[in-house]
Amino acid sequence: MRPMAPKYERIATRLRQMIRDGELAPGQRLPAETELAATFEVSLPTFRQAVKVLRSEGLLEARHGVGTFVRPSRHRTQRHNSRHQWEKDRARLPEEERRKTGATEYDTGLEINDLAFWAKYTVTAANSDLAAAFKVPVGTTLLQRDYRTRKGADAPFGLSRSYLLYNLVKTNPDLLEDGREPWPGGTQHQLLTVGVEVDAIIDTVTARPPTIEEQTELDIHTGIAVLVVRKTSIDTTGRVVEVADIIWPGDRTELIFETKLERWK
Amino acid sequence: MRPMAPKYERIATRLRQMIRDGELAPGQRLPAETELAATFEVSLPTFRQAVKVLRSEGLLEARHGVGTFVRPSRHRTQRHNSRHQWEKDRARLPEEERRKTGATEYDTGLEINDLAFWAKYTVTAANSDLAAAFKVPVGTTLLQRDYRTRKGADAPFGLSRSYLLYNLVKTNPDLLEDGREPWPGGTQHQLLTVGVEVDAIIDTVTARPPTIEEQTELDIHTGIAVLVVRKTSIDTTGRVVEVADIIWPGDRTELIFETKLERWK
DNA sequence: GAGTGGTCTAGACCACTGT
DNA sequence: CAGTGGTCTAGACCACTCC
Repeated sequence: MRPMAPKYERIATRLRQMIRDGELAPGQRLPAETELAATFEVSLPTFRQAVKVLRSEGLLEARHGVGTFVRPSRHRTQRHNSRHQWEKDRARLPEEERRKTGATEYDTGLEINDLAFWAKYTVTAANSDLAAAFKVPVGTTLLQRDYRTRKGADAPFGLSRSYLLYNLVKTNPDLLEDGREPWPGGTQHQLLTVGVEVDAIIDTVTARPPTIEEQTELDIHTGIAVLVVRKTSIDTTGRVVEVADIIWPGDRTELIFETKLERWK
Repeated sequence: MRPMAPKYERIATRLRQMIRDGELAPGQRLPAETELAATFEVSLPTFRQAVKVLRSEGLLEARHGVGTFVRPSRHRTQRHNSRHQWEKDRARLPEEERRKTGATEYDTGLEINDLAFWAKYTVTAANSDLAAAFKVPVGTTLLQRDYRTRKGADAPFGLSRSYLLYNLVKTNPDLLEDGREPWPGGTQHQLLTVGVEVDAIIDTVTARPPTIEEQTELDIHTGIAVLVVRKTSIDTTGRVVEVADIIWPGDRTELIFETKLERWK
């Protein structure tokens, strides 16, 4: 005979069903935990354990001092890989054109004036991971650039950390100052100023639970996953010219990759 | 003054540091919870709460009746989008060639005989989500195909559910029987038998916590995220010919997308 | 059978939010 | 201030794994 599922699982299953059937509507507040614990005839900690399960599945959201709510499905930011070509094309436009719009606006459809931007540059040495990504010796000098873009006081759309080869970009001193960000035309234009044409971009996607820092920065709760993208840019000579690690909140982001196939015959 | 972090957070922070510093090595077993609770001078439930935090971050793994272990970083299966072109090319090879290898071997490097395969076909009607994906009316008849591929008794690499337009594939009755799986040459060859050439594939990637079913099927523990890929295949006439939803364990999978850019001048 | 983690209880007190 | 969820305790019993 099959062993009985634990009480908190059974309660979670019932709540899950009520949410999926629309019996509990998105945004709706649940009765107080003490009350529901009594309804389901379990102790308060046991009922809270059931709630925890559904929170980690992203179905419920608890607000301290207010109540527990059915989580409305959230608006997703889309990021399409055609963006890479768009960024490349933009890099050769006249400055006034480049100044008009940035990559985040392209992703979100928001106006450039709605967005707050923050950038910080640091000089660092390649660890083994980055050395392998750039195919250079460990300890090679890199320019590390951290970015945050957010709408007003909202949490940022994603956390971005980009690396460039210091020896490559130092020929244009403007590229070493974070005060010049946001740079009209973005990284591809920055690379163009030192004679680099990007030929291909490789995005490597994984998912994992967020670290504590990422939870606070992105304003996500425990149990929501993050998408981790390592973007590697390769120039026309086959050299790796940029490596960027980008963290997106998994519940608010949709990455879209289109692959065109060669025609038959 | 900054409010004090809760006890379980402070313990989690200390354990996290010990793991990152290598003081607790990957794979190492921790002392019993009762013992550690005494060491940290907290009650057992409080200490267990700290352990729960680190489990949801993927740093610890508890085995019932055995102990709690530092989670070793796991081997990742890579899936490259060049696979789509490879699958298309394979569809036109002679049958003996097609029979030699499948898509999973391409991803994992394993031999076809190491792999167990399972497929199940069902006829269903399009819900609003699928109807939108196919750009057909709600209720349109679809062929739903579920797949599992695993190595021996291990958990499957991913869960895959694919949909085809029933009216499109019914002209070849072989395509309606799951007994014919694994089909040499895969979906692209199946589509070729009804005169379809796939022109582009769109992969949409998101991440979320796994459902209970996915946890048991993929043998992943609470707190490990899953990568959700919706793969949409479009033929040379612009029609959507296949929609597939694929679930990968986030800690064992790496999706790689290469985007070639047009050359300047 | 010994030792481990998993479930469950009863109850106290704290921290946060809105009125 | 009332009502909510968050933290913490002490202790009982169960389920699993391994010797």
